[in-house]
Amino acid sequence: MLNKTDHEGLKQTITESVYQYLKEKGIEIDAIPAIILTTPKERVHGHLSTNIALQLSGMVSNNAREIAQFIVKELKKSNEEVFDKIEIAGPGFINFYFKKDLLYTVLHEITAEKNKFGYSDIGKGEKILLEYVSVNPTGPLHVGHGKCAAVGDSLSKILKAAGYRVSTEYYINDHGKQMDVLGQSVLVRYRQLLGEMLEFPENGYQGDYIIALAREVLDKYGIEFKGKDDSETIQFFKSYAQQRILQDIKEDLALFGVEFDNWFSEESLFTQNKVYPVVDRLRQEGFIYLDKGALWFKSTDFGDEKDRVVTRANGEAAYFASDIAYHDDKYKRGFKTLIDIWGSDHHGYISRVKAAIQALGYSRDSFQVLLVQFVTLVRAGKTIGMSTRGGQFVTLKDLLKEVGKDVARYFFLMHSHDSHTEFDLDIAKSQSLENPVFYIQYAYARICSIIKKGETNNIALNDTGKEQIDLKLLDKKEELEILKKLINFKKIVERSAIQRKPYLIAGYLHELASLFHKYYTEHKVITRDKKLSEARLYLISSVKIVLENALSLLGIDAPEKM
RNA sequence: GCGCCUGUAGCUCAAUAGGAUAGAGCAACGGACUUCUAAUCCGUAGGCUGGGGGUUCGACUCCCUCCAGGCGCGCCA
Repeated sequence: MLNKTDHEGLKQTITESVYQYLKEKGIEIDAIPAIILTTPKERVHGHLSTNIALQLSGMVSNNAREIAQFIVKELKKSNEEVFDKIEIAGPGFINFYFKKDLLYTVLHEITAEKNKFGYSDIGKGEKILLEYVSVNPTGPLHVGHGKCAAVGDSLSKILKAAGYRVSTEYYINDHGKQMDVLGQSVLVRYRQLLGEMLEFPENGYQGDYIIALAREVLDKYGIEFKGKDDSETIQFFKSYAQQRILQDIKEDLALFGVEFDNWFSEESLFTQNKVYPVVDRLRQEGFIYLDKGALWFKSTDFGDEKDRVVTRANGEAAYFASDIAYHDDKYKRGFKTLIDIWGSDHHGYISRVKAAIQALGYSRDSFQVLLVQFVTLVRAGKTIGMSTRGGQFVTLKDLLKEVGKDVARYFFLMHSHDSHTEFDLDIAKSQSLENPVFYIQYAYARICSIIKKGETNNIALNDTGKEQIDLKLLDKKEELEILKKLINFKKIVERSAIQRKPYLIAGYLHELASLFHKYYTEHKVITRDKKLSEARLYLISSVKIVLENALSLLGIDAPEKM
């Protein structure tokens, strides 16, 4: 029996009638396809639709409409009070039309669940480790990292809302050669500031932030390191630079509203001796061989295009080795699913990590990588260059200063993460028209304004007496559209969690805001008619809650006034 | 050369696990403020979904092939 706007009951009934059909026809198949209920684009196709009969007809080679007829007959037996109409359309779609009363119940649900409306438990408490950003602490975050941060942070919120137990983590690559290069770069800048004539190392980090760090050391420690270049001095500059840069990264992320549950140091894998045992284990299981003095992992056994070095001829562990150990460690901490968010330039790295994970005995599919495509900044119609090589890039901090957190987040989240983002600074800064963030926030502010007006006119919703509101007064076309959209929210959250697509929430927000703006123009909420005003207030209060919830899944504020 | 991603309206992007008539915003044109914020709304116009084959009841979506763009192919991290 269908209950409220939850579709699980309906799916169950459909499943049963499918079995009934197969039984009567004496057909046996391995498994019936999952029942999928979609919301049709066209209103004439009902509130909900399923293509199960079409799918089945392919499998059992019977006429789809005939199957649909059987299913509908079964469904009608038990769902009379729920549906106005169940009909078969086109080649064999089954379309459901809710009774209007049922549409209204979503308002009670929203009011009761408030900021938990849209939450579900499809994740069943499964433990997921979500790792993202993980930028090397050798320089500031730039705009592209901002996109990864926005996607990761939002995804973690969405997954939590869908009932997963999510931990977020930033992996600090503080082990390899690059840290020495960093220390050396700052040291040279420091000595140059003191007037020494020194060549800047060819592979050094050239950005202005390196000079700024050198100046900082000079301010704090004076000429203490003048002319010195011993291992102790390098060590100092290395750790100083690393700590400061990491601190800046944390600050930038905090400005962006992003916080991690855990900061995981690569170095700790070595100090806790976790790297070599994993390599040994793979070796014992025959996945490692020796060639030209180096140890190679046989990733080709698992579909990678070539084998990969884990231990170099000089005995040092390659980056890949610590990464294997790191991912092994994630599983050992009890996570069932690992999601890594990487810049798309790392895509060549996926198959070797998957290979290692498989070799270690974990399921290949339990490790998922989301590749985030590049961001292009556009100003006045022209692309802004972002080469890191010359140290010329727009930092996340600069972007936040220019357009603010909410706009930056929305722009990163409004499109699919695996399509290139074109970030138009002129649109982002514009306070009107084309800026979708303001469009959405404006809808929210308008609702707040109406509610306030209602209060001054002595029309307000109090917690008691909501049952007395005459919901049947909400019979306008625009109102029914909004109700259907509200009902959809839970499904959108689930889908965006399962498919790891935060941008679905962004799209939903825009649609809901649009429906509201339309409604606002067509109908007045606060009128002389008190009953009607109350009913409409109840509706827009629900819209307000859902806007709030959706915005919070994206990490965007909902301003009461604009 | 091999591999991954992308190609949809003039521009930026959608299209819910292969579903019904491919939709939004911007830009263009024409309308709507004595009204709860016009940062809004309504209308018009705009398409051989990069090209060509295939799979099936049905393809923007899957397969093959070609074209264009991005990225990657270290005993770097």
